[in-house]
Amino acid sequence: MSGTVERDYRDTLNLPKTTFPMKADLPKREPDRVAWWEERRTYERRLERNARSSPWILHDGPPYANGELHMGHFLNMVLKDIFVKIALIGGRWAKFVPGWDMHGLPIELETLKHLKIKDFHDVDPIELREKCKERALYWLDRQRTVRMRMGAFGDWQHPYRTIDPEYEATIVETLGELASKSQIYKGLRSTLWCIHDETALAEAEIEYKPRVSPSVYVRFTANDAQRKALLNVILSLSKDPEQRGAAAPVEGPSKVSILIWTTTPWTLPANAAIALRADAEYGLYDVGDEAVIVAEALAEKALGDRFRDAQKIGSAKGSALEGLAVRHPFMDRDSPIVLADYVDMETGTGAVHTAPGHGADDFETGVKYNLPIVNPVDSRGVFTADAGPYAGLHIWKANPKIVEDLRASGALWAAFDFEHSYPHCWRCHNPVVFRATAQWFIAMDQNRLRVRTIENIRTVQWTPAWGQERIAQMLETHPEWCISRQRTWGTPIPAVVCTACGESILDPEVARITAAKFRERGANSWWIDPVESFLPANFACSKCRGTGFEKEKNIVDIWFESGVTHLAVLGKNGLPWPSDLVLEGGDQYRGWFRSSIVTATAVKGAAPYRHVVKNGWVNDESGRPMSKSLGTGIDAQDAMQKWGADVLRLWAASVEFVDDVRFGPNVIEQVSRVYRNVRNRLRFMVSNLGDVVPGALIQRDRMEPLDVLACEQTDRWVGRVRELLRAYDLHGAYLEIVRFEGEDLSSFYLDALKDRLYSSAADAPRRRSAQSAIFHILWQMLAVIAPLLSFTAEEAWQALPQELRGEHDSVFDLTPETGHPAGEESAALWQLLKDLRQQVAANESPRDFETDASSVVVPAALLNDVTALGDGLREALVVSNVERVEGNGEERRVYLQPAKGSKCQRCWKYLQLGTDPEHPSLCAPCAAIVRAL
RNA sequence: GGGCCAUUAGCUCAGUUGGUUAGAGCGCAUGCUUGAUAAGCAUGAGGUCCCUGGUUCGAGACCAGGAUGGCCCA
Repeated sequence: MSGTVERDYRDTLNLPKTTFPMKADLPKREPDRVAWWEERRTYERRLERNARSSPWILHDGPPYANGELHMGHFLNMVLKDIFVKIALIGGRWAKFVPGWDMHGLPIELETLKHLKIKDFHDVDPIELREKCKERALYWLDRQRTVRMRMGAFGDWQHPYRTIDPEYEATIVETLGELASKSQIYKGLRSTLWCIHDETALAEAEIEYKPRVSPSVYVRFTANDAQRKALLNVILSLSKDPEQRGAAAPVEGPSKVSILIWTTTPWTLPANAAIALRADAEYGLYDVGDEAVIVAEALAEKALGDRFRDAQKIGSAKGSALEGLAVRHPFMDRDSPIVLADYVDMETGTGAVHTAPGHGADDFETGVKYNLPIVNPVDSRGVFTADAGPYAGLHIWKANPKIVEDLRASGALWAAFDFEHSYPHCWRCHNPVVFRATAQWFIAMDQNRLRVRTIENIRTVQWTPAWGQERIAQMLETHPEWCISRQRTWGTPIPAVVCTACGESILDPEVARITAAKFRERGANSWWIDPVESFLPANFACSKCRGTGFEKEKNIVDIWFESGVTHLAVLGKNGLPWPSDLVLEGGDQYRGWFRSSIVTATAVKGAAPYRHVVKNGWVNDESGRPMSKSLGTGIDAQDAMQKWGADVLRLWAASVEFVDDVRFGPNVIEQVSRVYRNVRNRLRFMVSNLGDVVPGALIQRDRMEPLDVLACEQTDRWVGRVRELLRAYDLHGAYLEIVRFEGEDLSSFYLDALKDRLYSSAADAPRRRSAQSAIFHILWQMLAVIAPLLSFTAEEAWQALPQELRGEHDSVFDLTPETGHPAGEESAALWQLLKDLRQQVAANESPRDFETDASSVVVPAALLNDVTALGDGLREALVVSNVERVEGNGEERRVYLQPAKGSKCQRCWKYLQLGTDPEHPSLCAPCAAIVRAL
């Protein structure tokens, strides 16, 4: 070639060309796309198109309209959106109605703080409610903007809101319906109570935190008669079981006490009994000047320093002591000995101070033994006159005082500080107490509600599977559901009180009238309108026939409000009941998953959802929970501003969302790289379709064999991914997507296609075949990834020529095609080609066509298929020549010819050059193409 | 204190019913390419499968106990 002038043939090639930028610039571009989808009503139009197919409904568990959305919200909300879009793009009528939980204490507290009001009793309830509403609407609007920014589709202009008159009416109607089924009652119960917020709380509103409490061992000393009775049992039993009940022994200690242990000295004024364990052994220990009774298993721990010198002089089972009594250390009454199976032998003395007014277990015991339910603490935590010497004191201030008094009177055995986990109000974070008060409850065991709910759990599919056990446990082992709250920002419980006899009545008819009024005027009417306007004609007290009533001032627990979303939203406006899917964080087993299925079972007798999927917690990069107070929380809006929604959406798929997941800059940096890979591969496909018009597309049956093969693998892959997604295995789908576009497309098929795409004549059938295959693959791939990478998929689709997009205005107008998925043979051939290509690339230069002589082996079984590929084999191996040598036996060798020719300056293959004197540095085909230009 | 979950390469994760030398992607190192170029291709290094016992011819997988982290409950 010496002497010939090198000519640059670059501009005679069909090199990729596109407006689709390599750099994503997501934070900048995504907001415009959100607006674009809104303007074009992309979601609504696809819904309309799908209207004739069956609905698929993901029912939104309402986030609380208070505060900014964090990455935990982001994960949950994006997952919801992904599954909605999968159904939508799969042709289902996947209407998503977002909702918000807008009543409740957190908003009320925030509003009071905002208004600088210390005591909510000082403000007019209607005024406070108006301010709360403003606050809740502000947060709804803010959160809605962020949810839309995530790229999520939904009926954003018509969300359901628990403050809507219609919704409030549903709540009250449901209460009425439950009342008509005797499923609600008012009762005196020991309830978790927040003395700071002055309201009862449900279990779901409690968080456990460490707290230091005074740990005290207190003597409950027997009087003379009591002492004799105790000694009679303990000493005679220990000497001779036969002689139980014989005459009192002459000898014995002069002072006998039962030691109790408590970490809440302030509950001592309410003590009504001492509980022992029936089957535990209790010893009488002589410590010199007195004797004390404690469980033998705990004696060493409980007696402390004095255990060494103590002498056990008798013992008895707890059951033998039932019915005996000792004196209360400072109240003028006895404390009888009772039995309870919750008495444990791990801590304390085995003798449990029992105050029925201040504990759930204690309350049960109180009812069982008919003990007085003493509740000497008011709603603010101040002792009432019933507390004797402590009346007027706040319980936390009373604690040290009671300890001092016990010490002074000699009743105190020991006292020290004790750190333990203690229930706190989840909103104000103050420690809570148990108080026996009259509250409204859902009767879980009335009409077998608990059992029926558990039965309904089995009709639901749970992901992960153990979720079923989890929620069943939640229902089995938990007490009645307290649904009344003594606050202002909520939906009233439409109960009335008879002024004559004080009876509280929750009447179904009153509820119906109230619901109608709420529907028309909202729940404020409960505070405004006279009681008569809520009563049916001739309404009389069911107990005393009185006709004078007052409205009760309780509102309903927000868990009850959100527990009826399925009644307020589903079964109307074309939405079926039950929903196909609900998807929330694992904390909702005790929350919304539970409240929903309880109300659904009570009202409809069935589960409100078909499938429950739980998502994990979002922790930081070291696996610690993100927390606002520690400053490790990350705001969803900030994260999108920084990394873009699509990268974060890809993150949601890159982690196993069912488990707890990690999030942070390093994790995102890694996902970003995967994102760039995906983006570039889409870009490559788009950039090679710039000159294609629909008429130039080639049907599959007329494509090159290699292209047919690629289309078949793609269709098979689409089927695989959709199967994974049907099982909500998003992470599995992610791995499959990344694997396919890397292993099958980028490093194999697309790489092999470059020669044909670049160096053929622009309109050569072989090139059009490649482009047609790419268009098919791109279509399928976009239809698969649009639910996940919504912004990027749309961007890629819009970068295609308008004629190619045709009527499919948006990527969300696509549907993955069933196509003609590869059968086993096709898949085997494809795999063989990939293997051969890898061998060639590994042994020879990884690029170009300059292969030296070597050979690869084709199994005889596939030889015909390989033959049928024609030039496709050479293309797949990215070499200049192949020569098939029919050998013998099971395996046939395909020899790769030595690069005999020279490098063609246009197509870079090693071929015979110079057949065209005008283009001496070109091979014959290239020369012909250049001539024709 | 109880229940449940997790623990495999620096990171995110695969590892069917126990069965060769434990895999992928990203990152890292090296090479190729400069016609996907802030891209593409190839090669390589990198592991006490949380620990300790047990069952078994054989354990990352099964059993028991423990550790660490998480969620829920008391």
